[in-house]
Amino acid sequence: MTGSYLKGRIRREDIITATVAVYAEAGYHGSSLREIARRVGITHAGLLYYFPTKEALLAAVLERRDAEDTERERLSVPPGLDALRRLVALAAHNMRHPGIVDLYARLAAEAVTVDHPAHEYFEQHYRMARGYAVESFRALAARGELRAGTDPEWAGLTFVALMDGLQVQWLSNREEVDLVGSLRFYLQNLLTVPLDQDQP
Amino acid sequence: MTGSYLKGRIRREDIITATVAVYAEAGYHGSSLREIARRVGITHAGLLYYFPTKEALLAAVLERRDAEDTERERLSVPPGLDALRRLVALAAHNMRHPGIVDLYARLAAEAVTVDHPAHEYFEQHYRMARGYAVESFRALAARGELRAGTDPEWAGLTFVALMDGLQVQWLSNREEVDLVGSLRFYLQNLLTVPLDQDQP
DNA sequence: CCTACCGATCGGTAGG
DNA sequence: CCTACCGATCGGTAGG
Repeated sequence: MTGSYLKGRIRREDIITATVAVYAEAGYHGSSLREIARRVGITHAGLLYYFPTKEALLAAVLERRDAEDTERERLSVPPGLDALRRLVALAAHNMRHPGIVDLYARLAAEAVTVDHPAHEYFEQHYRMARGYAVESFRALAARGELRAGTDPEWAGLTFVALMDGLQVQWLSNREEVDLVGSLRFYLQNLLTVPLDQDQP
Repeated sequence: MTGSYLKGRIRREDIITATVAVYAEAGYHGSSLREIARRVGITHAGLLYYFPTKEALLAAVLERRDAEDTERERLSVPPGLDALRRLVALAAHNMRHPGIVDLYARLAAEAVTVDHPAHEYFEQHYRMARGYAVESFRALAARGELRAGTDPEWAGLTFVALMDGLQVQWLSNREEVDLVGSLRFYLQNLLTVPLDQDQP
C-alpha cells in the first residue's frame, strides 16, 4: 500500500508552515496560493487539493496555533505571578521566531474589520489573554503583592495591549526596542515584590 | 479662465480623504485604485491623472497626516506632564474618528516589512513619538514627579507601545476596551502627582 | 479627466 | 497531485 495517510499529513504540515512564513511577509490578503505552493514545491491547484479554499488554509493556520497553545496550556501554571513571568518568557521566546510575531501582528491588524475571516478568532484570542492576565493580577492582589490602588482589570488590559504594541515596534526597529526589558519594567512597577528571585 | 488650480486641489483632497477610508477598510495592499476612484465619482484612470502611481497616493496620504501633525505641533506644549495629558486627549479624539485609528493600525502592521513603501515613514514616526514621550518623562523626573526608580526611557517606550496596542484591541472590541481609561491608569501609576487637576 | 486597452495575477474548477 | 482553463480584478498606459 503506497497511499499512506501519513504522507498527506506531513504535506499538510509543510503547507501550513510555508503559509505562516508567507502571511508574515504579506499578510493574509496580500498572500497568494501560488506563492505558498511554490515554496512547498507544488502548484497552486495542488495546494487546493489539500485545502479547498484560501480561507480554509487560514483556518488551518490558526487551528495549529491553537493546538500548540493548548499543549503549552497543559503544562501551564495557574494565574498569578508565575503566570505573568511565563508570559514574559513567551515574549522572549517569540523574539527568536520573528516570523510568528510578524504573522500575528499583521493578521491581528487586518482582522479588526468585522468581515475578515479571522475576526472572531482574534476577538476570542484577546478576550482569553485579557482574562488570564486579569486573573493573575487578582491573585497577586489577594496576596498583597500588587501596589495599593492598582485595579487588576486595568492592569490586565494594559499588560496584554502592551505586549502587542511592543511587538509591532520591535518588528519595525529591533535595535532600539527592548521588548522583554520593557515588559519587565512595566510589571515591576505594579508589584510590591521583586519580579525575579525565589529560584535557586 | 475655467481651468482653476483650486478645482484640482480640491479634487486631490477629496481623493486623499476617500483613500484614507479605503485603506482603513482594506489596508494598502488590499485597496484598489478603482474602488477609491469609484467613491470620488471618477474612473481609476482619472485618479491616476492626479496621482501617477498607487505608491504616490500612499505618499500623499502620509504627507497630509504629517502636515496636520505639524499644524498641531505648532500649538503644542513642550515635553512634560501637559504633553502626556495632550497625548491622552489625542487618543480620546481618535476614538471619535475610528477610520483614522483603523488606517494607522493596519498600515503600521503592514509596514513592518522593510520593502513596504511606508516602512521608513513609520520607523521615523515611532522614533519621534518615543522621543517626545521620553523627554516628557525626563522633565517629570527632574521635578520629582516621577515615581522613584522609574527610568524615563522605559516609561516613554512602553507608553507609546501601549497607545498602539490598546488601539488594536479597541478596534476589535469597542465595548470591552476602555482606551482612555487604560492610558490614564498607566500614567497615574508612574506619577507621584495627580494626572488631572490644576485646571479650574 | 474618459475610453479602451495591456499584461499580470488572483482564487477556483474540470477532468484526469 | 498536475495541466489547462475560467472570469474577475489589478496597476498602469495610450491617445485623446
